[in-house]
Amino acid sequence: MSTRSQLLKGILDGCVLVVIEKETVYGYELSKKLQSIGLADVSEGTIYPVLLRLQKKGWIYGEIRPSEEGPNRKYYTLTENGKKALCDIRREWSGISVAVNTLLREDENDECSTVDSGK
Amino acid sequence: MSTRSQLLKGILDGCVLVVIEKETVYGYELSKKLQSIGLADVSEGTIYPVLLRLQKKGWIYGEIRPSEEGPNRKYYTLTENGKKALCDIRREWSGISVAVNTLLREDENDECSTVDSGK
DNA sequence: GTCAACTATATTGTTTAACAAGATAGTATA
DNA sequence: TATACTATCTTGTTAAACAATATAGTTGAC
Repeated sequence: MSTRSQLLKGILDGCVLVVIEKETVYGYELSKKLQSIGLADVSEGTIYPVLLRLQKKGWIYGEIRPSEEGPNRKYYTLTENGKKALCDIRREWSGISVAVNTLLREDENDECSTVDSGK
Repeated sequence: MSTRSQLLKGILDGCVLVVIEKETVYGYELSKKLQSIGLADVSEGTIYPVLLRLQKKGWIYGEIRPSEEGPNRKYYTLTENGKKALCDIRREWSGISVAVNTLLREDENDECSTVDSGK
């Protein structure tokens, strides 16, 4: 499993909430969107459990609407509680993000130059 | 469980490696250090499993030294592989950090003003 | 008409990580 | 001898990411 997958943990919920805050989206669309934003491997197996979890928490709610070009879609919208939760997550993230960036960036050792295509 | 705990996932390893890179430390000390830096609840139950895991991966190695004021301490040092791993983590982190910050910061809605001491 | 490809949602099972709780033990001091 | 602090380690619980798979509607090729 990639390191990225682990790094994602806990941030994914926030990312999903943000996207839904901006516009009502359905799961499949959301998955593609997050991928294009830079959260690489956020596929269906990841996104649907997240959506169900957030719904169970009462942070979003789903609404099934027919599509003219495929199976029904389930569009999600942020609830009031969801907005509050997103605020909390933003705050938590910014705290941790600052702390970690400060730590990781202290470039006493700048010898990371060994960028050898390795994957 | 706190949101913070989930946000931490996957970043902790990097933080631990960075601290060890800068100086040889022992677990108990490391735990206090991370707490003071802003990673709040990184207690012994968290730090020792992390250290064992990193050692198993060959990224750090431990060396027991007696202490004059308490039980023996196990000091950890970064290995060459550990340095490489840290570089990778730095790179991964900066990628995700940028993506998430961009997402979360688009302050169309600045209504997070409800900062009501809530914990 | 049926087959493949794409869209779309959902579930099951595996793996990994954080961390509370508690066991163990050395030192210090009251 | 009791308790407080330092220090390490382990066990068990919980949550999350995600691969794999199942299901089903639509479309177009043949």
